Amino acid sequence: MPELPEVETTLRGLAPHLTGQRIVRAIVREPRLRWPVPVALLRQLDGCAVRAVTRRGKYLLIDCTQGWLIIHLGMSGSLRIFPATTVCGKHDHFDLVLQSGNLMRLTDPRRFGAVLWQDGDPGQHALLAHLAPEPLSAQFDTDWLYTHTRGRTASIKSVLMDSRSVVGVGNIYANEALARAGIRPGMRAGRLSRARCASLVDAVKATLRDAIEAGGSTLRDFFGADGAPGHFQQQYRVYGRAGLPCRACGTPIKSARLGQRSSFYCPSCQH
DNA sequence: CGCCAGGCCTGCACGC
DNA sequence: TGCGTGCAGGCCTGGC
Repeated sequence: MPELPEVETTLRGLAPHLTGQRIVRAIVREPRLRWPVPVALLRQLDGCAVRAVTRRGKYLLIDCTQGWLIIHLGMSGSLRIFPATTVCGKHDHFDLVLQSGNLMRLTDPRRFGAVLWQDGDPGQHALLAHLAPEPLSAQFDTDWLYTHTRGRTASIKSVLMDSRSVVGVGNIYANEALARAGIRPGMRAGRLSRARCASLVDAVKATLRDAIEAGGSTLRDFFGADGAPGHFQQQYRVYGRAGLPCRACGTPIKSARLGQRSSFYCPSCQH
């Protein structure tokens, strides 16, 4: 589910409820997520104040004064705010009970998500230390992508989805950004001209901005922190549209497997 | 029943 | 020898 726009939507929904709040208690019901939840370490959350909520790639970072809570939503995770009395369901693995009378709840059927703890700078965590620039930052620009792709024989789509190239771009938004830039997913990254790198950088930024604006994509189980679904899926150019007409030229959208992932493109608009 | 799904880490075989 | 690369497997549940 969650790529950068969904994580950003979650962040924006959570921040007003968390910032400045005191944590009454952290409850771990199921520690078996992508990595074991460090239950003992999380006890120090009790009584902590949340100073800020930020994001790095698809990781949500909660500054809890004593340290940082790092949360990843995996494929099927979502974080929502509920009244503290809300009954919990089968896949509700983690709660932060807040002094406001609310709680922040992690629900994740597939359990590919993660709840981690980091003393000090979360950027030093092994999972975050080698991440590429943020796609919406000035560091992700034509120079970066052009330099980064020289000599690469891998497909541009797999490069876009590699967090050492740029963070936050998963299968949906890689397909969508390539469609927007008129580039085929299977194009060898090293063969992209500087001009095409420039348009791809623009396309990645524009796609992510539009998706954030739409509250992300809700295919099945993504909901923002307030429970509202996203609606960016209504604007998809290619993702999940195999056989349907290209919105620009009417040619049927093609699908192909690339690096174990479904890829979609317009054979007429993308080269 | 088998296959598919928005993530991402690890490890392997291959070719240059 | 070493690297980049693609691929398989693993972690899971649920929907079609």
